[in-house]
Amino acid sequence: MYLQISNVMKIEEEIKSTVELSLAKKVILNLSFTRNIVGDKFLEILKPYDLSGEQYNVLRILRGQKGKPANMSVIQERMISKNSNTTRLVDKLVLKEFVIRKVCPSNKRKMEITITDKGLEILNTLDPIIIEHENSLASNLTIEELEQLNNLLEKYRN
Amino acid sequence: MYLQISNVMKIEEEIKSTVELSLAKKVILNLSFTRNIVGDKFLEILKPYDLSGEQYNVLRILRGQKGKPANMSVIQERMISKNSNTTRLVDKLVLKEFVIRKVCPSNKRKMEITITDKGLEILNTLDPIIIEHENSLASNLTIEELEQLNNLLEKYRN
DNA sequence: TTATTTTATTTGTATATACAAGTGTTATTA
DNA sequence: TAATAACACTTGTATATACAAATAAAATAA
Repeated sequence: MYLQISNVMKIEEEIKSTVELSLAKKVILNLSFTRNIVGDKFLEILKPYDLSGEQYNVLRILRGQKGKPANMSVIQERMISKNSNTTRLVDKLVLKEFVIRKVCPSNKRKMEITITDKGLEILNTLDPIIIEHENSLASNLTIEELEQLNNLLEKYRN
Repeated sequence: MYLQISNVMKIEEEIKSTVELSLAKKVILNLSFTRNIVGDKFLEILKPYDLSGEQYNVLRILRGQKGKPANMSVIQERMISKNSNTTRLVDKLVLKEFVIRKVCPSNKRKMEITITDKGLEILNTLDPIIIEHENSLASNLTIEELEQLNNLLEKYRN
């Protein structure tokens, strides 16, 4: 049996805080800091494929439509960051030929966005790499802890 | 005794996911989504004071120096987002007269950044509002749950 | 039917972020 | 001591984000 010395770095060390932090503050700092670590790694993965994080997410949303087109407001409400500019984000995806955009015939105000085969292809290429990234982080916790973390995050923000 | 019906919204509902998500994926989505909720509210608080989130953080770092100036690399390493452009961020704070910046006499490569009284003042004004925001979110969890959340986030990212 | 309101999306503009390249200063070494 | 490397920070440039205003179509009301 070994004496396990924890090498987990506390948030105060990470940001080299010189002042005492309240529990409430620590949660927010931990949340932001952890998200940044995860997000930076994610961006690194996407970089060679010339996709931003939200572009990738939009492609994933469109794949989830299983062939059905999605309009701009549907994409918007399913995005993780609600503030990004969906029009310009989709512009980029159109330029890269990962999606097509056409005016909805039954309601000309709406746009119909559909993922192309090229878009599906890049997602297929990325799938195993992203899953590996997700699982590698998840492997730091047990199944129970992952569930607990999800529950705590959900409860916290509500 | 009441039957408590949970009104906590799961991440799948929040992003209206149409596909089954792995536990590992859910954690990442929950993390990003929760951070965005918290961050958006935080920005809303700062908005009337014409401060961005990282500008506020830099002021907080400088206050933590207790009068001692901090150079750019010290600020950088204590920031939550390591990628922002510290020079331009400090530029803004100098313009607003919340900090002063001067060349370090003993090493002309370095800059000495010090918070001004005006900077300390705005932090004092913001303190109770920020604490209220932090505590209001924290109140969704018990002390034990907050500690658990911190531990899980720390363990997860390491 | 025309006017008004609502809905869906786009555009403009200012600021922020990402990241590579550049500048000036100090430290090292041949 | 001159050349080179390392350090600390700044600048350039492209892209992303925030948010208000504009546009165009559809729904509703007068």
